[in-house]
Amino acid sequence: MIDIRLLRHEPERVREAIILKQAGDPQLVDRILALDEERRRLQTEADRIRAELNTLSRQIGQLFQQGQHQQAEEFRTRTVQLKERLKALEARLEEIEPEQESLLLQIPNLPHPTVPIGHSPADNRVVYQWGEPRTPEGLQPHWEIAESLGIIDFARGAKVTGSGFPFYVGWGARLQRALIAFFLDEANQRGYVEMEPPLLVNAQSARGTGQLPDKEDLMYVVERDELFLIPTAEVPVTNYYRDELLDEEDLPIRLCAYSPCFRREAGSYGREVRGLNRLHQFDKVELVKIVHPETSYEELEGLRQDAERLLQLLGLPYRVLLMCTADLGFTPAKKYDLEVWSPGQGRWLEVSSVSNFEDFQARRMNLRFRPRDGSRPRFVHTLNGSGLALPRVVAALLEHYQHPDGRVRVPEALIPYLGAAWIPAS
RNA sequence: GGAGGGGUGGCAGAGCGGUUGAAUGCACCGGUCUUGAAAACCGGCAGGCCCCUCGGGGGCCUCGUGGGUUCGAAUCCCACCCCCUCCGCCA
Repeated sequence: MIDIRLLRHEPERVREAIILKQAGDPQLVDRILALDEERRRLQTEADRIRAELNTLSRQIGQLFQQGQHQQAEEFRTRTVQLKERLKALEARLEEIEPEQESLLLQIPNLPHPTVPIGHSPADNRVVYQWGEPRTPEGLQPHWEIAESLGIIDFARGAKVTGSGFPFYVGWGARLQRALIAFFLDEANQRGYVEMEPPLLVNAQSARGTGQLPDKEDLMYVVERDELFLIPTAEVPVTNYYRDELLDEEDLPIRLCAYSPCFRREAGSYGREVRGLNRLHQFDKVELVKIVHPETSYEELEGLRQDAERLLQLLGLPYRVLLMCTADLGFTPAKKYDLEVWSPGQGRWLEVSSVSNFEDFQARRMNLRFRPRDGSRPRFVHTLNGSGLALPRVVAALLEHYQHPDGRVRVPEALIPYLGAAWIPAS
């Protein structure tokens, strides 16, 4: 959620952001401003009536105590009319306030000045590339490797649950476990405190990080208990401090968590969803930062490095994209995507998304800190990044390290976790 | 699931129909003292919203949430949520 004051004082910037992000109708701004004006007018009047009522009440109390019942009765009748007027004003306010709130929730975060302006994903900027992508010639895609190794069972997953819910079997399951432990250990070493979060959250939490109302279709809902399966650990972990007032000394807070992630991913097709490319349930280690507003862009670069390091340790070629305005998404002010090279498919796969939300989530979550000098509370900045999402890493790993004899070599850093240097052909 | 107790400012904790937006302590901020620090002492210190003749003044709302009673509610009533204790169930 953006600051209504920003919208009042610089509506042009907000309109521009909506257009640049291709996130809705810029006329929203004018509707909100009109509502805001009415709301303030009504509130001023309502406040005045309440003030008068409060004064009368106090006087009535005194009159009763002094035994001047007649005078008191007279005042009492006056409160009746005032209350009627107040009621009408309140009724209108109760219409306006939620409407304004819901409109305001539809305004996207403003892009940071360093974000390139663009019209489509093609305008994302490649800012860094690491490693030598293998050419696809003679290489198998991961789903073929996984099948011949017998380590991922897509068909039985589809039978038991549905497509996009694979079983990992034998070395496949062990590989998942090894990667999770490896990612978590690395995060711990970099100063992130490990958490194990709930996998279901309530509506308030889903709203806090921005899943509600705009991305509701993305989530599985447990209607009976009004809970949502988390699409990412970002949701529970960032909401950990929701509605709290932190001390400046507490910042920065760095957290990490492994969780399965559940995504409905309605409307996907073809090669996009082949194999491990897109699943309804997948594993991910998430990195979350809660920081002082002045340091959030340094923290963003640090977060990016922490995520990149993992791919380097795994020896997987990747590139870093700076997302342009059109592909930035609703909540972030700035975002990098890390894409790993999938040699078996000859394409890049997103394995991490590293974002600075500035105070956009903090405002929704009402998460503030008290400055050292004791002055009024300020909103924190929140960031997060995957470190990393497993399936596409597994895909890249199987394809990159496949051996002509059918086995898959295990990267050095992972050997202690997997307890083997090769995934054997079955 | 059943019975009982409870949810008050950053934290702890009083208040239980009318100068209580809330005692007290801790924390925090400013100052005195000190070579410096600690201690002691003095002062300040909840948040949000709105208005104005605006580096100052004023008003409104908020004591888990929502509703009700009343001229007036943190205080009384109802519903819901959450926490604790005991019982039940259980990985």
